[in-house]
Amino acid sequence: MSGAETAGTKRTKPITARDLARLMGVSQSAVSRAFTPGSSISPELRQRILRASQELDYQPNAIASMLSTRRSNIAGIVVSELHNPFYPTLIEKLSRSLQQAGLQSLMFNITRGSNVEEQLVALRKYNVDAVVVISATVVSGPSLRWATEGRAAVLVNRAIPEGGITTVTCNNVEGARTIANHFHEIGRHRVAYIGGLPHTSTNTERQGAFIQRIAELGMVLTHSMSAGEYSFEAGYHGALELIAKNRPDAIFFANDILAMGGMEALREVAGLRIPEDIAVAGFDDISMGHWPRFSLTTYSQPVDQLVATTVDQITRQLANPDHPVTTTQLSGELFVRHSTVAETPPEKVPRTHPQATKTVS
Amino acid sequence: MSGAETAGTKRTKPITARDLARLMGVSQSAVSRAFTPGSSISPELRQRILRASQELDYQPNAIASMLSTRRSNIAGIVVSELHNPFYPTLIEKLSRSLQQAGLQSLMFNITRGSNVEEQLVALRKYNVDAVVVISATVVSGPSLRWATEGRAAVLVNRAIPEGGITTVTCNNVEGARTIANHFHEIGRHRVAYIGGLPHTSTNTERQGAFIQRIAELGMVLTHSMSAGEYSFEAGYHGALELIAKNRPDAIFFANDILAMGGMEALREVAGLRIPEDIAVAGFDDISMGHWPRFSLTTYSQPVDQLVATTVDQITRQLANPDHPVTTTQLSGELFVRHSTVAETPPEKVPRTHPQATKTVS
DNA sequence: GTCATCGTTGCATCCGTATGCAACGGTCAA
DNA sequence: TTGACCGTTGCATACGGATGCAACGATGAC
Repeated sequence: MSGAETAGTKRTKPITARDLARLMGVSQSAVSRAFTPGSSISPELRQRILRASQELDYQPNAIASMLSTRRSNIAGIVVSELHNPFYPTLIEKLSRSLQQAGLQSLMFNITRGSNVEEQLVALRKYNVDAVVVISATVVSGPSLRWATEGRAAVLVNRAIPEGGITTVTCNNVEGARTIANHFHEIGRHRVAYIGGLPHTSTNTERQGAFIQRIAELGMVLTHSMSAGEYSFEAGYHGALELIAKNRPDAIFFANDILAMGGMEALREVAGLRIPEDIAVAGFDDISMGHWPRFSLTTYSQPVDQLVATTVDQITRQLANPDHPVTTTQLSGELFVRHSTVAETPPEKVPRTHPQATKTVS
Repeated sequence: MSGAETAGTKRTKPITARDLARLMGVSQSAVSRAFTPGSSISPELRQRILRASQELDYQPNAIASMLSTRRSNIAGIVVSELHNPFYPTLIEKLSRSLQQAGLQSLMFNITRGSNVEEQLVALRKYNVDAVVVISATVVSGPSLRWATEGRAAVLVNRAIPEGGITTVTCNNVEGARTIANHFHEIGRHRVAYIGGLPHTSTNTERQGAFIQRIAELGMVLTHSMSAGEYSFEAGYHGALELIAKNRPDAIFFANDILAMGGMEALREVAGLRIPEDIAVAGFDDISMGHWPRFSLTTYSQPVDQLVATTVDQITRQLANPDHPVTTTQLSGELFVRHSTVAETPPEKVPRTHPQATKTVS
């Protein structure tokens, strides 16, 4: 590497619309209009200007347009649980989809190390047009209202009790009931539930629906507990704790990563065979669940639809300030694999996406 | 949920510095200065203004400051491989760290579905102050130069042949040699290499160094191949392909996720015992590698230091436009686990971070 | 030929903050 | 008492584009 190079920070001032206009002998407004679809300008002049822009490497300054139009074309994505593999996938698809809708994604990480308030303040300062919250955790309802006030906002995979914010989730109730039914169908009787973060809507909905359906089916709920968070380690220790108390013949974990941790503990520490001694099911259908070692029966989250609906809602809200608050629940699908049924054909890697159920309140 | 609510898009125009100034009977510049550390204003007036801002919920408009100062305080993070668990971790820490340095992260996803050129154009349009590229893939050198021209830029975990951009990587050569040494120490003789994306610096460096060290140690390289990408599935099929040709007694996978896929294939399909029949090592030290099932021997990436160095370089470049291009290589550490040594104490979950080696060219 | 109309262009101004410069009041030394 | 000097404040303008409005030329109808 040659020694004396310098980093590229010395910013050679970029060419502006005025510069271009002067060079071409037209007005600055003409340049602006050339870049604004549907504005009053002749095709010829527009072409001339666009061509010149190419040559002179001119690009409208997005910051300046933001100031003028009061539109940032930026969507803030509030995230907290990047360690759960479900989220990176979701975020990736979401940000791509937002991009196609003309919105760049500004990420706001809410983690133990970071200051929540500061993050929310930043959301407002940066004047994001839209906010997508993908965060099972700590943002309180009121803070959220304040941060999203006056802009498009969607809560994904989470609801807040206060309501008032558009929500897109998968159908946790249906999912949990489906798992319960499945346990019933494969002849299990004594079942348990292991949840993640206690006070989140995902957890309470799945837990409540599961327990209720278990009762309806006349099965025994040996235990229902919370592992504390959504992680492999939590699932691992949760399963050990559970198994120390009693021995169910099936466990429903609130999500896949918990289930995977649980499976390891059940096999390696408790010495149980899955599914012969104990059946295990999860929720999400993350790609790791397909791995041969786990081959995890699970209720899928329709990620593509979650994303599509979210972006759709954002778009509508941006187009129409009076767009009503909606609540969308999307159905997933049960994928039966080795962790509940031994004779499942191996190495099947399904990737379909089910149809939606939509409710507008 | 109550029916007729409307989404929060109707933007009530926020109060501006001028409004506040008028209300208080001071000048707009005073308000501006109250929010600018180190500017010429008396402590009393500043306090008065800050207090009033609180009450009236005034906040400086970041967009407008950007326009004035020509500083966006935004760092663009160019990402491509979110499916490799190593990256979410890295990104999370990076964005938090950048935040502490006063930079918000704007994410630019480069994936199969997205248009690279468009993304790079956006980097310039949004006037990001800094660019961090964490992408093993497809951005060509020249495009990168163009996109980062005139701003702070760092390439993380990747080098480009052309040079000219500050680079922060872990010491791939040292890591690969360390793995080779380890194989030698545990008495293996016939070893193989399985890489990920062929034409990336991480792959070529690890491969080259490994092969060379193997030769130096007088061991046999049975095979060296590329699995095509860095994924579980690629590792899985790569291992099968490899094992069909010949039977090494140790395999070095270019990263952990590949190694984990490989382990599954070796055990479940080939019926081999790990490490008795075949030892397996990876690279990165992702948390999944600690899982009992894998307990993967690996050379760690010093994530915290990668992040710290990256942010440090960014900061310096921003402070001094003539800051030279640097190349930093950070040492990781070998973690020996079950996948190479059976009698390793179980359930050890190490989380130390090694010291650095720094080279400035 | 005259005038209304339409499409196109430029002019002027605004978006909200930052900042150089001048003005102002007070302090202190001569 | 006067003048130099410093800290503080306001004024005016710049940042780069967007846009309402007026001006202008061309067209067509009467």
